[in-house]
Amino acid sequence: MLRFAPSPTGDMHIGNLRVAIFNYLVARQKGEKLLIRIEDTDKERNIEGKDREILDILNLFGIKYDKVVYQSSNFHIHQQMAKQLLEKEKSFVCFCDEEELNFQREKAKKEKRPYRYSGKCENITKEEAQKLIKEKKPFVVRIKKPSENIKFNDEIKGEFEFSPFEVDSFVILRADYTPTYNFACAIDDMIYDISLVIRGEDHLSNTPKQIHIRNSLGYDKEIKYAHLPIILNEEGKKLSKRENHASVRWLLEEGFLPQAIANYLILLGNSFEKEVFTLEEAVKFFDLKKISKAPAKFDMEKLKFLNKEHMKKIENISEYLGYHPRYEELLKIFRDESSTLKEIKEKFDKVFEKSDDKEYEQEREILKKEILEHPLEEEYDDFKKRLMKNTSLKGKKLFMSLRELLINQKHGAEIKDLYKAMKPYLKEIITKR
RNA sequence: GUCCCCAUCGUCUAGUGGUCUAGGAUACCGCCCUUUCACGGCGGCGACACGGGUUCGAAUCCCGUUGGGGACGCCA
Repeated sequence: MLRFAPSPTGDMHIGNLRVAIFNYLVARQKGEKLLIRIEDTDKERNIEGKDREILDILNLFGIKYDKVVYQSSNFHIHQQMAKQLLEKEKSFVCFCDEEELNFQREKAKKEKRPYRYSGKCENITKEEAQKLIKEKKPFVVRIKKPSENIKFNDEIKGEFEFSPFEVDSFVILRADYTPTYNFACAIDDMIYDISLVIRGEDHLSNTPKQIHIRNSLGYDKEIKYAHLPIILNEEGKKLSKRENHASVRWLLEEGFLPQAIANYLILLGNSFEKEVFTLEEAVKFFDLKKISKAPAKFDMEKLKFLNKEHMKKIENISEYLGYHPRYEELLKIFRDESSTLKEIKEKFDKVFEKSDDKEYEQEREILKKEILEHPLEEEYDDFKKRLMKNTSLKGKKLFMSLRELLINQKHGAEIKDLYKAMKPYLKEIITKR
């Protein structure tokens, strides 16, 4: 089984979504199930309703999953495991308070060495610990650092080896008895029998910790890992959640199609024979091992290009956008010259607004009168000839003002096509222009 | 600061010692199409970060420098 493990603490951003997509693709390729695990161990930071939003986005993108679990519902198991480690003396209770730890951190910084837990509480005797606990002194549980180096092979990045010093004696159970991320994650990956973990590269240094936890519990089945390079913004810095185009919601609101966004995120850091494809097509040729090891910059222009390509594939654009089917042909014209759904909508909505352009105001009035006084010709050429003859307008004055009369835009599609598409309701529009 | 990872056109990449005058896509520019704007067609600009090795031969292997990124929480 594979898993996608988001925390319900903020908006879904494209980095998360990419991880979800890759997990989905690989699960499909391997014929394994996909688990969605909501990592809600931090009560303080959980945001009500974010879990639902995440699942909605996954559904929207066509990422099918087999099961959803909340990490918090396994707290009793995590606590039991922590107890087990305590009994086996693979972990210890730690009474160091924030003040003490901050002091150690400051000290490490001053001495220009990385901060590690001092080991202060590691050798407290059981009796002493019992006594302090009875006195209601708050404590956490720390796992003892490993005795040997932790090695693993990353499917994308290759071999890694971490020393016990790097793994450190870290906290697995907080003072309120809830598990920390690494502990809950390591155990849940174990109990749901996860075969491969695909996640962002920011988790690389958590990996030896999680392996160490399972080792300490005596779990010896290997879990494979693949850490994806992160996505950078246009300036080459880490995409922060605050940046608009990092937010999936924002991209959707801007009129990017889910299938285009998915296409882009799969393409980023990859290369395939074809660049425009659907999620389902990608199942056939996606190769996790071929992903570039270097971080990739987000390129809005390429996304726009892909969005345009995917918009062309929409069969029934009026239905898709929720407009009356009589406007299908006109919407198709706008679709072919736009790069987002928002752009199509804006162009379309403008058609129904009153024109406020002064330049061709007079010409528009002349044309309007002429058009409304006579029945419309079947062919555009005949229509055009009549207008030229009866209004004696020509060139820009005729065509630009005519286009404005039709779609409230000086520039745009060929009038011939617009005429054909709009003929059934042309007079209606012009009357209100 | 310490540890780890990475490095080819502006951007995403192909490339695994000779086939590289470095290929594709996108972006940009030009031409064609077009009484406008786009689409489309054709063409153009444009990169192996730097310095040392190894080798008959290096974008490709090794070392260093530089630059970028990640991690260092009772966050995930």
